[in-house]
Amino acid sequence: MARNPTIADVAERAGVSKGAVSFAFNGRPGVASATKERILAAAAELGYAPSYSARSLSNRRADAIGLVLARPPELLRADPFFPPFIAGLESVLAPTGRSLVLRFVSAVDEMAAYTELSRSNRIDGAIVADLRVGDQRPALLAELRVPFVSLNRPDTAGLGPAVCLDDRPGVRDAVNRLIALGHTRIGHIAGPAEFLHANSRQAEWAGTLAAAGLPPGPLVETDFTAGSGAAATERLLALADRPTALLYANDLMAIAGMSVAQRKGLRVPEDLSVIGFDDTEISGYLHPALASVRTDAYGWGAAAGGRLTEHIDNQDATDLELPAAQFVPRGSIGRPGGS
Amino acid sequence: MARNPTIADVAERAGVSKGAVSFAFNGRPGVASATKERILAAAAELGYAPSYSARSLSNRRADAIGLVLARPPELLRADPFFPPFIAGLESVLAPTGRSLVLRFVSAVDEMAAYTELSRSNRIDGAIVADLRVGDQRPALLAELRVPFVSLNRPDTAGLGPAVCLDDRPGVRDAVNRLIALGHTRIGHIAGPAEFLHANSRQAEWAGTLAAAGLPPGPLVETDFTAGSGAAATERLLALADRPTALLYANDLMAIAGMSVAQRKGLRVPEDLSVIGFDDTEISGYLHPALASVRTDAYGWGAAAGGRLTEHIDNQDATDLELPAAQFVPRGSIGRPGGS
DNA sequence: TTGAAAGCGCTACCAA
DNA sequence: TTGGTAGCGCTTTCAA
Repeated sequence: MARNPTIADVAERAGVSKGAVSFAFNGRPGVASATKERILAAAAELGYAPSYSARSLSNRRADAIGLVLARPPELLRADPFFPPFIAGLESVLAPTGRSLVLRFVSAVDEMAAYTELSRSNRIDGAIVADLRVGDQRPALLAELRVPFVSLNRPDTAGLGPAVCLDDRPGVRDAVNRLIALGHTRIGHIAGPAEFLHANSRQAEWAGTLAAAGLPPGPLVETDFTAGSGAAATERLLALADRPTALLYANDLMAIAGMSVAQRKGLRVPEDLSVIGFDDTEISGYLHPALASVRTDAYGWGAAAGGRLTEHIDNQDATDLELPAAQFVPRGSIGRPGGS
Repeated sequence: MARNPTIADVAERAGVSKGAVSFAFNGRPGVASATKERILAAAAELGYAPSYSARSLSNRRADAIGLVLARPPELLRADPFFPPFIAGLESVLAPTGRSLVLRFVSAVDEMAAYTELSRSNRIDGAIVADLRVGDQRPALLAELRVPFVSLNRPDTAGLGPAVCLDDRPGVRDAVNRLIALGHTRIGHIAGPAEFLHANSRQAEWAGTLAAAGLPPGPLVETDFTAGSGAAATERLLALADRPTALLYANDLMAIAGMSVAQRKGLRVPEDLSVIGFDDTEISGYLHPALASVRTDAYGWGAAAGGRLTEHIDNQDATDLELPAAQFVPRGSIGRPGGS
């Protein structure tokens, strides 16, 4: 494999020193503009780009950030959050020459993965997503001295800036809309209680019911998969006093639940109103269209990437608050009984 | 930031030379096993891991592979292929210490992104996905001397190994099943003609109809989005002699199409049979459940990652053929007229 | 404004 | 089997 040209080749061709080439490429003062042009021209002719590893060895900067995901593959298959989140991240990283180091691991290997990435100097910052109750990752990263941002605030000490997108207003509006339509038995198909985001949605559902003076509806905890959403729906629809509306912790389960109801001969929304969460691409195209709660995953990714690079560069570690999640009403909700 | 321990720290603590530590960490012969243990113990105590950039500068290996995706964010939001594909890739890369460098770009910047990754020595191999008609990427990567694998074979010269998953048997079985059920007007909602995979599905649909002596059904080309699938469906259902069955190039459009039909008062499958492609997680949980064609994206990712690392390490550049895509029959298909 | 040279932490070669 | 050492390609300091 013919070696790529090095800084020395460019320097020779332009008739300057290696230092000058380096300065030219990093936009630093001390190079006459004519010289700089000559250098850049020589580099272009040679097809030169600075070697990433040499630069980061010298720099002590990896120009990369880490994201470790502990999701089982079957959830990944249908996950509407991470692809646009990662695309948003990349949209701010790539222009600055940074890249994202992704790791998919099982939950038990999560801490080890962050540790390994840090010790091998592979990343100079990290993103903590899917916060759990009592999450140890913020403390670990602080100990490793890896700057990080978390998606929303951990329930443990805030050791790094949080980039927050409040999902509660969307959930509250959703539940209130159901209440306004006349529903009094509003169930919730929740995500795993270990996750803060699943907890937050559940708490907001319960709180909104309580604020309206309604009894808490039935609740089932799931693992976020379509199958568990379908099973949970079966269970709630078999109750003697079955709910007339169901709020799901994601669209995947909501879609599965809607089908379960339809298969039982129930009409949506006349016999059962359904609301999801995520506002997946497909939701608006279902029959009936699925009401949902929308979070801007792409924007969240871009914001997290931006705040993280600022944190790395300037130590700016203040939290960032994004526009809250929004309820998107659609045909899957209506008055109980369809009146 | 307190610097991570270096190889010199470990050597000093273990009372050996840096060379010995390096050998111990790379599992190379020439280190007595007692010495090796002492070295590894010292490293563990110090929390040492080899510096990635120093190693790859010395090695001339990036220990990373590149994947450049030219997908618009709105397609990424609902894409059922790349998340599991990437997870499959990582599953074989991570254990060998390699990582994946992802880039999301617009189609015009695709070549530039590969060039930049190669010139900066950031990757030692690449993956070419979403092959297009007359794709220039294989030639570019060959010129850059970057080993690569393509997903399926390009229509241009085969300059690198292809990891192939034939989608035709799945499509053929799907169409033949419709024919066996008595359908004679079978339409196709195709993906963009620039993509080889979209072409392949379309050609197989047409070929299977022809082989059965049936006239080609109506065809609409889309951009793979739910919206375009819905619009295409509207168009075909408005035809005087409307098709009784529709084969879609992905599940996203198939789901949207199914809803369009239902909204028009058509019953699925009695009035319209529907088949998708991808076998998304949600498809089996719809009402009716969506028949589809399944490709193992996770397995494809793992195979592509495996073949690419072999190609990088051993120059093994032979093609790899994976199990073909499989038709998954479900409730969305039936006899025309519902008899 | 420019050039020379000393690292960055590792690998790999050569002697011992 | 071990230790010493010369790079890898870049950044950055210091002299000129």
